[in-house]
Amino acid sequence: MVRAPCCEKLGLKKGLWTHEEDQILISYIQKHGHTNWRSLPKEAGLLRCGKSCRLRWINYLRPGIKRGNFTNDEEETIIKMHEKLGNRWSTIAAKLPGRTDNEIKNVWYTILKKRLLKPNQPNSNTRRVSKPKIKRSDSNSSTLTQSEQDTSLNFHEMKATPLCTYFSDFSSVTVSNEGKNMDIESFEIMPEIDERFWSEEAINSEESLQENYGYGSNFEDGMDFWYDVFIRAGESNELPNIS
DNA sequence: AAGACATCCAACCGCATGAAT
DNA sequence: TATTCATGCGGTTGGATGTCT
Repeated sequence: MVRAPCCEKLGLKKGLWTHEEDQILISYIQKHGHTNWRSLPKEAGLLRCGKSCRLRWINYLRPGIKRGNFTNDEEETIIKMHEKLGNRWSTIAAKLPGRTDNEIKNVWYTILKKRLLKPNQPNSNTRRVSKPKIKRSDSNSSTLTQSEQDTSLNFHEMKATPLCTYFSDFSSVTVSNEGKNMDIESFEIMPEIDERFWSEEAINSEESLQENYGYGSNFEDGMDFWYDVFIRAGESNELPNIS
């Protein structure tokens, strides 16, 4: 028996996902769900294999994904669970809402394992700070000026991540300017994102999004809106005036 | 300033497993 | 029961970016 390849090799794209591809995948799944990953890319018009689409959705695009550094608690949980379970990343990920097995695996190999080998190694909260990566393939990122990039590291980290992630990140992100941080949660204009945001009803109802969250009539509008908010907040270090 | 090296992480690959036929 | 298919998981890699010299 010859197993069928998981995807057609010819003509399919590999490598990093572009913002446009993310948009296509997100909007397709919002409309049709993901009952069949194999047929999804064809139906959505993506030159990717189903496996690649699934991975992108699971690890970066699906609602509720957390980005950014792991907290001490999260790191401790990973260490403890790894002691018990070994490399069962998906099981460990299940204990850390919003974190993916892939991310946990990366964190383990890049930080925690080293720290366990060298107990005096600082934890992730004090590890060296580097500028977040801005994907060259992300056309939106490339339009940022240097001053915009310097204005808010955390914002640009979000900028380098997909649309859906922006929204889930907003609940925890800080905007920094000249060493001062403003926790976005302190913005009164920032509606708290809860499970209603990601419910089928909400996703299928633009009115619901507008009514409950003020995100405009669609996700694009919403992203543009919050993009402006962050840029203005970063520049002025004050609460933005939302009209 | 530039090249070499190190680090990080997104994405790929192959295999295992369970469901469907 | 055998075969095929779809999905999930863990290991690995490629390349972008940061740091060092």
